[in-house]
Amino acid sequence: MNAAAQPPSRGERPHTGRRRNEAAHRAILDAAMRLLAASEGAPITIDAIAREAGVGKQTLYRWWPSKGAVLLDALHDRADHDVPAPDTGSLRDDLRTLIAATFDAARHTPTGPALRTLVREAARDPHLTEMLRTFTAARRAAVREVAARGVERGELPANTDLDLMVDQFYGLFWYRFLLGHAPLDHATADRLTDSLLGGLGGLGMRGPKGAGR
Amino acid sequence: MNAAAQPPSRGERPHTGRRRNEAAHRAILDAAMRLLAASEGAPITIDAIAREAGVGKQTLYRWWPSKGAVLLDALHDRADHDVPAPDTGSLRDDLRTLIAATFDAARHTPTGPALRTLVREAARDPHLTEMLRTFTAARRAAVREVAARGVERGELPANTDLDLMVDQFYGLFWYRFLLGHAPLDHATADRLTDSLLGGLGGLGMRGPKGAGR
DNA sequence: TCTTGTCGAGACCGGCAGTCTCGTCAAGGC
DNA sequence: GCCTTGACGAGACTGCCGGTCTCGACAAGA
Repeated sequence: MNAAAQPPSRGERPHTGRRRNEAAHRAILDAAMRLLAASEGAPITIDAIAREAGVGKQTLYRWWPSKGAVLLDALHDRADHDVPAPDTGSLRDDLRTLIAATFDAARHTPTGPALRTLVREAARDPHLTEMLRTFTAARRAAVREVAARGVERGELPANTDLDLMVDQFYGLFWYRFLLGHAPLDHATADRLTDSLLGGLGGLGMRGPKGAGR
Repeated sequence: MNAAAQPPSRGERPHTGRRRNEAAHRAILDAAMRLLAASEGAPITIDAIAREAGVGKQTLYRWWPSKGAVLLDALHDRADHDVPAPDTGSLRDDLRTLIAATFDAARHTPTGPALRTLVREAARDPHLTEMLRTFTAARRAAVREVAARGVERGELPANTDLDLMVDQFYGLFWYRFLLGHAPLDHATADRLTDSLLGGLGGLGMRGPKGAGR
């Protein structure tokens, strides 16, 4: 993001003049994250971020090209990078862990509401749309990797449609996450895992082991 | 939508004065739909609708409360109300038909791009958000109805999580529809049906009967 | 012909993203 | 210790857009 860290960056002349105020930088990111997480649906204004950070608007535009860039940077900054890809040797365990962790992060961390707000902002900001697209692509790739290991181990047949599997997970997640009409709890994570792996026969047709969920 | 069709609507006094211009009404809806379907991602302005329809802005606001209402009305107007709920007696057939019809409508009718634009608009319009919420709820209920009939006929166990099943379908649909990173073709519809019903064992583990898809 | 209410046109307001300017202040060079 | 450089906070300003208000013209009934 901060491509302008060395403004002209031309040649060898050492930097002169007042240095960048790191405190202001942090204050902006923190303020943006605070507003992202707190604003329940309401849009976020540049002036609000600047005011919340105790900073002039120009300082903000000196280091970021647009509002969307600030918001995305704030999210990435605090983005715990939760939900790493587990590798226990069991696809079922890996997948269940991954799904449950994703659900938990959405429900119990400030990243959840922030991401919801960011998606709304992205609807009007082509720049942000593109960044969100690569973000989701990276997440899909990570899950696909886990599933591909399952195929290598023979836990899934070689002709499995991994892309469909991944999209069924993230599709359900985003659908419920954004609409909020149905829960994203552990019971759902378990049932979804079973459905995707299909080992016990899909959404119904489960033995007593999975029936109590 | 047109709650103001009889402006004051108070008492018995018959309508006097110039009557509503139906041609203008149609021109507005048509213009809105045209713009909705054509604007690839770009937002739609009220002035653009009025200009496209050859109409004053005030005429527009006389009959609709907001921009979102016009857009939604335009979509509902042309909304073929495609994708009715089939009832052939076979859950697998019904579901596959439903899913394929939904995919087709998104790909091959002007409703597709229009809906995409509408979702983007809804991100900034609470009114429209709410309307879209009830819209999706109705669609979910229709699919759930089809699945419930399958349970009654014993094609699915009684403890099946119908809500999860429905959301897996619409989740995948919206996810791919809005991101556009993967196809929504008939092959996908078939595989998704098999996965949801799980009769052949989920995404992989299918016998030769379903393997050719 | 008079009243009523719609019509197209366009001025206007308020909010917001992004730019520009200004006086101030810190870091380094001399 | 002074001077240049560039970041800083503050806020005026522009342009765009959703929505409102006003105006003269016009149509339908009384």
